[in-house]
Amino acid sequence: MTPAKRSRNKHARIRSDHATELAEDYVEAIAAAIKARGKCRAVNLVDHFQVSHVTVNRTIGRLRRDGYVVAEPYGPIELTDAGKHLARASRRRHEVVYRFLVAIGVNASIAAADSEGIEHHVSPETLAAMRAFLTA
Amino acid sequence: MTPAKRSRNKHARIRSDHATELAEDYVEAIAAAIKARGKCRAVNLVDHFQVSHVTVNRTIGRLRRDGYVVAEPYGPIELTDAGKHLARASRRRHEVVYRFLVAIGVNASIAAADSEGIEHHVSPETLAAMRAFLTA
DNA sequence: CCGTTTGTTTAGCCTTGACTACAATTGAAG
DNA sequence: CTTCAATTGTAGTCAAGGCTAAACAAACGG
Repeated sequence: MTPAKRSRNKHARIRSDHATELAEDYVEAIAAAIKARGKCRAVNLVDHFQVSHVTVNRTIGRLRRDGYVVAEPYGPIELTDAGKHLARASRRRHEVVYRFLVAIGVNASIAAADSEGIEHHVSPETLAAMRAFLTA
Repeated sequence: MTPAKRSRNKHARIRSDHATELAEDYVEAIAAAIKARGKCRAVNLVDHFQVSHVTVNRTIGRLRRDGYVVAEPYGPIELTDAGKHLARASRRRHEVVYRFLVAIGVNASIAAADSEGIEHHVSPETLAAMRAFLTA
């Protein structure tokens, strides 16, 4: 089958992938900041994502609304159990994609950049194929 | 922040990838419809992307504004030279990603779905690595 | 040639994710 | 203990990409 031939829900899946990918990137970055510095402040995310502090603030608000983070006003940002779970899953998938790209000969810094975008669109089946390739 | 500085940051690159990926998907689909039926009507894109006809109409308006398509009111949708060029580049990249996923053992229908999301985040370097893998 | 069906456009609304400008809070230095 | 710089929060704006409802155009079947 050619890529041009599409199933019914394919594009709908991509749209829903987009809706969750920012959340995944954020919880992953929050978990990394907590691991590195003991806690995560909004300013760390401003540096990481290179967006304004207002954008970070509003995004954190959505994550709080959706049950991924807990944060008191002017306080540090913490992850709920759901947030920790999502962060862990996202980080693992991210690492597989990164190591896979390196394994097929992509330069490390390019692999780091591409894996950021690719990881959110990799199905469990494709991730399994990448894992199999790495362990072969 | 300057656009030049932005483009050096990987998250900024992902955001700009998102801005162009709908355009790429649309011109690719328009080119496919023209090849298959001789012309492309809005209703073909409604079927293809599974969105409302209004969304298609507004997206086509953006593509027209950005110089990718030409369309008379109530007439068929045609591609400009820029649109044809983008469609061709997008289709080629899409095919490489699709065939690459199949080559590493991903089921054809899953590869078709995943390649839709992945293709927009694959840098020229990573695409070259996929091509090299396919010809090896 | 008239009406119905099919296809397209317009009007208006929503959420996300971005921004600037300004207000408020915190914490650290003096 | 007060002031000041850094940080965080609030108000208001914008474009993209979704939606429904309803008007408008074109193409047929009778």
